[in-house]
Amino acid sequence: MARLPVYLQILADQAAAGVANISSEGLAELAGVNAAKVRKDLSYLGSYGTRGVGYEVDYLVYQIRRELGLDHDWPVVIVGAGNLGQALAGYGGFTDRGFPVAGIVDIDHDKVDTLVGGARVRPLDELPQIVAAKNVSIGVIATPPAAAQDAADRLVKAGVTSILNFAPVVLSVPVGITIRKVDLAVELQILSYHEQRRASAQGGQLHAVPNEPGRGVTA
Amino acid sequence: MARLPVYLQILADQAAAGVANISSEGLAELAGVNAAKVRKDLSYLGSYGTRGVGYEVDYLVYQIRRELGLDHDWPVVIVGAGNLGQALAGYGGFTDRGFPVAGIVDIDHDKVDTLVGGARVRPLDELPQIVAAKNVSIGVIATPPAAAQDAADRLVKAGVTSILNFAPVVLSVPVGITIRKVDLAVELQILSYHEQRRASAQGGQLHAVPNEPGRGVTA
DNA sequence: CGAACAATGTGCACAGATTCACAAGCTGAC
DNA sequence: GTCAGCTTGTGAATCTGTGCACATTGTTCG
Repeated sequence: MARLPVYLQILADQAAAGVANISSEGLAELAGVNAAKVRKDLSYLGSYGTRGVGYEVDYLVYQIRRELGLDHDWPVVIVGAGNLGQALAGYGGFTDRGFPVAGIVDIDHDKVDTLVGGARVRPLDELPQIVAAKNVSIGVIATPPAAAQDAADRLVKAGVTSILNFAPVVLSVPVGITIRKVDLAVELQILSYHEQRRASAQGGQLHAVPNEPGRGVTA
Repeated sequence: MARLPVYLQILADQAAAGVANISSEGLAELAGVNAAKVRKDLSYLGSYGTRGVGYEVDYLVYQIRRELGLDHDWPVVIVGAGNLGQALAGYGGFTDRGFPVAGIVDIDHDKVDTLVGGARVRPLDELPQIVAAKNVSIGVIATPPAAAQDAADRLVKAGVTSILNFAPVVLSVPVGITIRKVDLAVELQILSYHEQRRASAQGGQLHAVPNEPGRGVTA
């Protein structure tokens, strides 16, 4: 389930805040989802909570980490040292959460040997060596669209089995390779879709409904 | 539907390549989804294709753009000029696709007035003026987790109605505000989950199944 | 003009996810 | 020890989304 990381995030926060136990309802509230859903998700994990009390935060964190494979680090290699690649390499959030940057490569020789976020950019050709040396199984594609498929091919050939793709293209990879795509422009387009609907709804009805003052949690 | 932007992307590529008509099957192939799904999605749009021929690419692009509200630009304001904020501001993909950066603000006065991607960082206090002056309705949060809720509150107060949140926290906003969250670490955790399953599956069964050589499109 | 062909649009059935509601079980107080 | 109060875990109903199959309709060729 794609919600486990969200729970994990919240639980880690709670643990840091000194909370020892949490109920499914409390966790649901914080995650902005239904309480029954939380229980189903956690029961699927096999993790046992205690009836009448709730879940022990530390134990739950341990269980989710284990399930997600976060009991050890997963080095990642970044292909493309442009704006986005540099930001990702420099973004502390990766290393902090168990995904150290094993290396960053670029095809442009002008970028090679420049320093970004503590790592030195290596030439694209060295990708296989980096993957082999650091035992990398996750690759990140931060190249322009036109170069993304080639980057994917090279990553797969080098032995990477999971790819996070930031380029706005649909990649074709052998079966057995896991791909996730994050397209920033698509996210904005979805927002603009909502804005559009908002605008036409207001234009359509004469008596526009003002935003209610209530607060809701939106994940 | 969240698939429209993907179709749009592909259709724009096809249009640029000189393709005039496309069938639901062709589009489905390129998007890595089912053909019936494509037809359902497009029929929901009200867009009419021609039976026996397919869809006219240009017209479809126009229709989807219209539906998504992409017939005009949507200026965005970025809160947080750290690693990620700077990359986003400098990332050409935003402006190119109709989301020009109206401004970027940061609470840190040392960052104010520095140049990132052609824009000058403004102090956080000027957020309301920027939003009002450029008629911004979309905000992007690229702050550290602890500052994200404050950023959201300020954006809403300034009049922004849609927020793209890169901080790994669940934000609480008034109903009527649209939020989308992109958590890079969560994406990696989902990949590590698959890696974990892969590893335990291989360890579990003595005769590991090698990756099939076939190719599949994975979105 | 008519018939064969091609591709859309949609009714229907199915699968998966979500939510409700409740029985089962733990805790703590008297 | 028993009882009241919570909270989990899960069966059942529901809803959403997906995919198949086919009738419908436009095109093209003879």
